[in-house]
Amino acid sequence: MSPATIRDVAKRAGVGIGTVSRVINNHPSVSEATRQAVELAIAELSFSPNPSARRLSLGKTLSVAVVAPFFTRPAFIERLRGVVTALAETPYDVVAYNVETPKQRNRYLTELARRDRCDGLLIMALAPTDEEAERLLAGVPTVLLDCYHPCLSRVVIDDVLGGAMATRHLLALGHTRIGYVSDSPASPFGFVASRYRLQGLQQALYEAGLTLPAEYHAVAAQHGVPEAREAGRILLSLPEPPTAIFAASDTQAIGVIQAARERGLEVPEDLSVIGYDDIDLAEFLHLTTIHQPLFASGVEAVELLMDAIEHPEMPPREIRPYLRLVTRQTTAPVRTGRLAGSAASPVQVPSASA
Amino acid sequence: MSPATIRDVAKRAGVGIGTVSRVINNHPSVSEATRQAVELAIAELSFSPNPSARRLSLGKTLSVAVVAPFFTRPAFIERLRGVVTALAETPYDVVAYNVETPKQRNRYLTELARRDRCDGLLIMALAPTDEEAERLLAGVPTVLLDCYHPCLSRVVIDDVLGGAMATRHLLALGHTRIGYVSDSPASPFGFVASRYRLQGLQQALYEAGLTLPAEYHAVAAQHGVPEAREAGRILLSLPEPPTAIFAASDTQAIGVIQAARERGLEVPEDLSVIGYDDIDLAEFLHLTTIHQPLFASGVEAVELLMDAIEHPEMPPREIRPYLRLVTRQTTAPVRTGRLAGSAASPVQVPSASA
DNA sequence: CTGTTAGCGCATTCAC
DNA sequence: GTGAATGCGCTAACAG
Repeated sequence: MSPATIRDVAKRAGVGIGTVSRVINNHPSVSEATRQAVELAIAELSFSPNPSARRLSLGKTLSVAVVAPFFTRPAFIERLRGVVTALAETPYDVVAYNVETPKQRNRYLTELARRDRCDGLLIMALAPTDEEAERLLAGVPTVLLDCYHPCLSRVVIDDVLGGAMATRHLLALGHTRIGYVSDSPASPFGFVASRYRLQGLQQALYEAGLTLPAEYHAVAAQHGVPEAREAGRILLSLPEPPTAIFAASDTQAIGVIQAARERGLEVPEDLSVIGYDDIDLAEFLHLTTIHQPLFASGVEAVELLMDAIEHPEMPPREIRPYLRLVTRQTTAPVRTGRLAGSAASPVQVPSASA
Repeated sequence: MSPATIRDVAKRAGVGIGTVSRVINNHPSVSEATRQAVELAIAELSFSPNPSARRLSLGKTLSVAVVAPFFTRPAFIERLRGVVTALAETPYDVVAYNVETPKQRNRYLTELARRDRCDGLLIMALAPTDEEAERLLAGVPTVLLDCYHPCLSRVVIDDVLGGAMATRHLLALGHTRIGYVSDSPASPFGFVASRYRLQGLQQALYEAGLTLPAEYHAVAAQHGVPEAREAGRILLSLPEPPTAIFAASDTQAIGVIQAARERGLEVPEDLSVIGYDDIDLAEFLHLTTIHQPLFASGVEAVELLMDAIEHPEMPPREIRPYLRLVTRQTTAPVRTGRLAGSAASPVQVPSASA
């Protein structure tokens, strides 16, 4: 037995379908008496307007598309949580498009750029090309989260600043031999965060009269603990290894710490390590890191999007969430003649089993 | 400029709209010549059928709703990944409904039980009541993932068995004083896994001629590391504390390990700890646990759902993913006069900072 | 093979 | 205030 239609309700309430439509949409010009009659009929038939019909009639999809490589990094999940939570407060359905391959990325970024597919588009961690941005701009209100294009509204942190903040912390601790571990600056999806963080590192180094030797930048084959461990090994087996390592993400910092332990190095006594993101695990592992408001940035992206939907002609806006250095127990003053001053307890990270 | 419609294409190609519809839907009875003409027009206008109109006309929503408390536990995310990946292979959109409050739970479970809302419904970790199940059964093809109702198709592990497996492992190591840490058996969402796991524990104990003393079951106020740590403290401060603790989830096992370290107890030398789920973190922490195929179970749930959509009259089916004991380094033979035999290296979990 | 027509269920004009 | 008519864009059934 299929659901009741607006016509069934009209017949039962003894009114026209126009009237039923009016009470559904809280239109003011309906007498109290008929409104009650209609509402009774609605309740009796447990009627609920057919969303597909509404969408077609309204010319709106009542949904926003969220496209992202959701499951590649813990930080994405936390941002997504903010997005979904904020969207639940709106009348829009959340349609999720997970991208795991470049092909999917390209497909979604072009196919979803139409008003008849969604009322708004939220793109996470996938910077559009100029061509894509143009199509998006002409097609559907769009907000970028954790990525950047000058023509589109976005919520994106200042990764150059973050990289500099991490580096300055290490410099302040007296470190001058600072290494950098990151994934490839040329990822298939166009992730650029690690490149900007590197820029920040170099900038801070420059301000201190230092430079980053080429061999101090180890590129992991891919984002993940084991790959970062390998990169860490390379850095630590240098003739003159760094005394501190900045990892482009917390996940990679963990790999670096494992590499240190393999060589019998204590963190932070023998090696300082700083990460980036402040994922849940970071607190648990007492990892010094750059905190960014993940959940909140998802919420803000939704606010930007609602704005863009309501005022389609507004110029793009940018929100830059604040970054914060979180000093925990994986960084310490560089070891000189005597032992490091602060008595941070040794950090315990399980060594790799493989 | 709004997107082209089927009528625009028809005019441009010099055919009727019926013909255009036929080529769109790969209907066989179209001559090659006209097909090509139509396809040309489609390309020139970059036409794409309006999904809302299609849905209304077809009487299908072309989407499946996924309702779950997505972000409460790491294991859910991994299952979700399987669900989304499998759904990407189908013609259905994925509409996500996150539940964070009982009110949301109730609302979604009733509102989504209609054919005009979705073509299929996937419910994760939220066992429906009998009343809800009935409505679901009458309303829309539904599959349960990680929860149970006899009237609905489901993918659900045998938690009683899993609890027994964990317990038998500890028994085999010679432990007889076995504690249990879990969250409340009466969660607001109706999570029942920890209750079944407890049943399995009791059953295995019974088979060994033992019983679980009431004080050996510590209930955490809520699911999370700190709460489980508190529960662990209670167990370990007993006059005769357990020599092994079974935690209802890996997350909780971590809390227990922290509690042990606080008291200066070595894991596994002084205390064996076993978890449940085998989340990513478990391998990293060398946690002995009960593995369940999280990703695969999401995929299987989707297969069940596609089946249910295609064959609405089929009786409910059940898939029980296999469980597997993963022995790592947090369990060891019970300490007797001499030291434990196996030379597992001590497990290193950071102690709580707070 | 192909053009035309009749809905799909609702919102939104219009007249009344 | 309210009922009836028109159209949203498409699919499917029907004639030709």
